[in-house]
Amino acid sequence: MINKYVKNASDLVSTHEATRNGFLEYALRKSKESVPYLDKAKAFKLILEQKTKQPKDILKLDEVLSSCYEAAGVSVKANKYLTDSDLKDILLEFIKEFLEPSGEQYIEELIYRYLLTSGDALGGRMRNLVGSIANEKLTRNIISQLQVLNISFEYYDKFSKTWLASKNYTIDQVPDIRAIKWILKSGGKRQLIYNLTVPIVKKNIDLVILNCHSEEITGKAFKEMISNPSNYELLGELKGGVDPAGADEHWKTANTALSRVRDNFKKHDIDIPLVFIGAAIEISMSKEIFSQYTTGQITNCANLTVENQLVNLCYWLVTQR
Amino acid sequence: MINKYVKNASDLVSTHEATRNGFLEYALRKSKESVPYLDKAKAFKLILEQKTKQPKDILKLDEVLSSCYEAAGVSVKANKYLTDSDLKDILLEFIKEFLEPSGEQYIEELIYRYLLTSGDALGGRMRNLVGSIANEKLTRNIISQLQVLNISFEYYDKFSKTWLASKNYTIDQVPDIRAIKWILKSGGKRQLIYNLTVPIVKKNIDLVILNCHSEEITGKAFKEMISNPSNYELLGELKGGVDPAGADEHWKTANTALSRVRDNFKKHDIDIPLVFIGAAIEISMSKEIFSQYTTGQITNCANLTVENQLVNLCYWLVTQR
DNA sequence: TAGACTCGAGTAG
DNA sequence: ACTACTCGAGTCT
Repeated sequence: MINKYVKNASDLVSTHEATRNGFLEYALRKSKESVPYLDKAKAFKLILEQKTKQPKDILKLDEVLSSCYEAAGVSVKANKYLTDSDLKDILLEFIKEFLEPSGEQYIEELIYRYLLTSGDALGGRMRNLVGSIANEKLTRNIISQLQVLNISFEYYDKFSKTWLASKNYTIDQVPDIRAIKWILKSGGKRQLIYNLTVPIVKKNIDLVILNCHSEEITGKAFKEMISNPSNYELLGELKGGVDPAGADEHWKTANTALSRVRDNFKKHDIDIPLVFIGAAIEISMSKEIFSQYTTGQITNCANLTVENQLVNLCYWLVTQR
Repeated sequence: MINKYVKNASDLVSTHEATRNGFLEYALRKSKESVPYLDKAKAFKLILEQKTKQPKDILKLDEVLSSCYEAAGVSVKANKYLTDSDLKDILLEFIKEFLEPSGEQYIEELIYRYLLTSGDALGGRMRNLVGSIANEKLTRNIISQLQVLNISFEYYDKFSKTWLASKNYTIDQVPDIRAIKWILKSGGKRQLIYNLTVPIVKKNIDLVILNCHSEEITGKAFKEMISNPSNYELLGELKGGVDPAGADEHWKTANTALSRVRDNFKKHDIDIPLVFIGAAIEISMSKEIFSQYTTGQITNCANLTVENQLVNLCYWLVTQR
């Protein structure tokens, strides 16, 4: 019972207010993220107006053919699995079924359908963004702890692929931080890495803390380091989504992910400490999480939207042992 | 090793061809499902043209206010968590940030943004549809088995909420079938129900087979019947999605769901038979599934896109014991 | 009716 | 290249 703000299962449950805040922030952000999608649609429309006089003219527009596929309902993901011949057939069917019946309005029909597909794409992008924002929230809290405890640290910038000293840190760099390393008062080394593929489980783990440092976080030497289970201090799952309807769904996923880590480290006779941090926690799953916490299957847990729990967990992450 | 077409983990893996077929069917269906979303957008546009002269006029349009919220990026789901005041603020911000800067084009901007949100909604609808279609595929295969084996059955129509005799069955009723009941040659009763909330686990299970019949599948008597763990013959998870990228994600979910069933029946000293049926099975997860199959943690499994495996599993579902 | 189901739109290691 | 991560858009019980 390490986290003193998690005394009961119900402490973990997200409040309605937290959920509301999440959806509110989401809506505002989505409006902003829409802009490039709209710009693309408008540019696409202009090309269609200039270069086509009738639906079947789009078949000749090589430059915007992939946009036409999107209009026909093919996502970028689906596109990969279809052959050129499949795509051509879809497009022919699309022209015949939906564009030609629209008569003069075929460009409007095409653009409207393009926007439908774009909306789904935007939704996908937003989901990734929510995940990144959760990472960033955790990063800010961890760095705050390091600063408060006056522990100097280095952070790894994912673009320059270099470690920077804590004195260079500013809050606008948070999105680019892939890893953080520091040294405990006791002399122990710590290195936190996000979204690392852990060879022991052959899966990506949201949050990994190693008990050793490395200059690179790619390459052969690093690969060797992370292949040794005794170099791991802790692993964790972080779920930043706020939707209550997704809460149990994603906890089930996290639960299997954590089980895989536990089982695979156990093969090396290691009881690896695990944590779960989630923003959407409902009553029923809170009981399962708390039960795992009580029995030690997970070592710590927190609701990402409960300040005290998060701060306490970060303090512990930074200082443990 | 009940399913004679599942001899190795690799037998479970989905082929590229199956994935392609899935995405192809998906794209064609999506084009058709788009129509009502486009119609709504066009109707919305007409109202805006008739009743507004400038962006802030939309605030007075009570009839289409919820459509305006959607245009501002608020999904129906998000809407539920926001207060009227939140929504009003979002709309004001939306007008100021995105509609007013568009000048004369504010209606186009509004409709384009409405379509983006609609596209995400359509995506959600499509995901549900894929799930239903998988259910229907299973239903058709089960009924075919019953017919081939000359076992008379009754099927429960979810709208009329009544049981109909097998002689009334036609293939176009498949989408409305919630349950099927039949009697084994040995005299044993069987009743299959989809998406049943099982009191023993307090969760919905995709596929449930009981060893007893009931007149209703709601109400007190039925509730009592399904509260008795010894009335269960088998439970299963069915995953109809074809996307390889979602395969492991959804298997992790299914795995926790199956574990919950197993653990909760175990509390009543029952080793309940479990099955997993999935359309998107990748190599790594196929090994986990096959391993569970070998050790008896699951009793049967099949790839929904592999005809032999599915038929064999349905034969077994229909005739077991 | 609150709760938990459907699955793929993106992304990145 | 390949695998598996992000999470909420719907739906139904």
